[in-house]
Amino acid sequence: MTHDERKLTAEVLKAMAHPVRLGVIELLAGGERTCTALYEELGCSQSMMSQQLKILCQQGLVTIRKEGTQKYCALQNPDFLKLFDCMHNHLRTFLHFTD
Amino acid sequence: MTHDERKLTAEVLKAMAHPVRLGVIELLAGGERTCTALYEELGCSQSMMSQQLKILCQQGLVTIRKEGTQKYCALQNPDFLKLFDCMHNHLRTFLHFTD
DNA sequence: TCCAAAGATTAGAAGATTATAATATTATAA
DNA sequence: TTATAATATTATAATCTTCTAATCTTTGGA
Repeated sequence: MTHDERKLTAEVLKAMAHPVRLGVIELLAGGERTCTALYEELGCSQSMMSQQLKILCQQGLVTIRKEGTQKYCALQNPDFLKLFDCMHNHLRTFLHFTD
Repeated sequence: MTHDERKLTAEVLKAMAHPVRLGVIELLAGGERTCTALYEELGCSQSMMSQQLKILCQQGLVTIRKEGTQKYCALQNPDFLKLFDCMHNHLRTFLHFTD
């Protein structure tokens, strides 16, 4: 990786590194949802969700399509889902996390 | 993932989300190195490297073994290396990055 | 014993992120 | 055309992060 590539990669990782944003990615793994569905399921404010979705879109992780007064969010790169398994193992193996 | 798990996962991702820290992970993919070798190869200060290594160790990404006056760093969980490919694709496909 | 090399720690300024509250926009239905 | 539901924006205080510079600590060799 070049230096520039590391800088951009750091930005993408930062975009994932937040409980709400991880929650969004996980929910979208199960298919499209509206913004409202996302903040209701994750228990955060509308404003918070809107701000977090912006960050996810900017880093190419989520796309949004408009339909009437609603917006449907979807995962843009489902490849990142494999990270969740990896993390699950990491937490248990190296950080001794147990539910 | 539970809420707690998402919080811990966010911490691990944050620990990776920095150009120097990504550089360390990448270099260690090629095998053990001393702290000095790392900061020389990545062109940062000794103090910076020491601080960044601490973060990587705290999140279980790197381990350090002592040998005399030196310390050898190694990757603790090489599983994360697959992220680099994933990122490489992501930057090109979704963020239109070209060297 | 004393020095030098390797690494850790601390402090602090500058900048970035988070979360909340308040307000603005937009599109449809009545 | 107005009210309302859905989403975006802006502002702000509080909290983290980053980076630099200066100062420890530890270990092995002269």
